[in-house]
Amino acid sequence: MGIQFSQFFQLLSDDTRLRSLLLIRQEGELCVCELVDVLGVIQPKVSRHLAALRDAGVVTDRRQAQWIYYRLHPDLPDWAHQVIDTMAGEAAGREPFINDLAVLTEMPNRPGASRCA
Amino acid sequence: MGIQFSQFFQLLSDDTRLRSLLLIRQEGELCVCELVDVLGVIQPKVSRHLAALRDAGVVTDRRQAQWIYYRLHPDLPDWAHQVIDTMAGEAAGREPFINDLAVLTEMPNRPGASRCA
DNA sequence: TTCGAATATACGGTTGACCGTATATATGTT
DNA sequence: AACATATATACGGTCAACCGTATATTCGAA
Repeated sequence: MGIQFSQFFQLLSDDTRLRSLLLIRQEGELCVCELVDVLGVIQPKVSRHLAALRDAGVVTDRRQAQWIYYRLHPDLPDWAHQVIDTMAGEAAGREPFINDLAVLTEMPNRPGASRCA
Repeated sequence: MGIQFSQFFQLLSDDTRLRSLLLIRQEGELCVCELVDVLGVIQPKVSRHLAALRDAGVVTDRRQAQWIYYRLHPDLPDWAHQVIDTMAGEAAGREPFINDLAVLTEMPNRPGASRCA
């Protein structure tokens, strides 16, 4: 039966989740420590928000060694994907997305698999 | 500076506002009493939710006699419009939208101007 | 097997969103 | 003017979302 409109939009209504989703979409896959670094928020906060997205079926995770990588859920409904794409198109020219991406690119000690999504 | 992503999605995260927006988009313009009838919720609740949408710049209102009509704000940013359109496309085949529209069409005593948007 | 790093979760507290009731305001009607 | 209708807002209460801190879990390395 899939995710409901209201639940999906509720998830998008938080900046931490919103920025995480846009970055995950851009990169294909990101681990928690990368998001902690880029967003500048504490780890439990990132984990909690990612768990909310996972529980709703918006993202999935996979473990690779000690890291857990999150990506958009392959079965995410088309309309939800379209909404995220629309946002991404608009966010591309805007803060905080521009800076988030810059910080990610310059991040040292970045776990290696993240570019092979 | 326009509405922010998170604020816009927060507004979409409530079913009363969501159904109202889809109906307003479909009809061009609706007054409070029509939404009260269709959604089956009390009038102060509808008014409060419409006020939230108006304060955020998502809709505008105009008075006509004793009725106040709400429509999508003409300056609503493209991306926001796209999100609403995406939803409308998906909602067209779904409850509660299908039934809402049926109830509206069959509503007696409907203020006359509503079809001349 | 001990340790450190990455991640998840449990806990308690605070705030904001939403609700229904009651009332105020504005308009049209008599 | 008095009244009815449509709408908006103020008020007080409830609950869910979010937060930071502390702790549990899982894995790799020594």
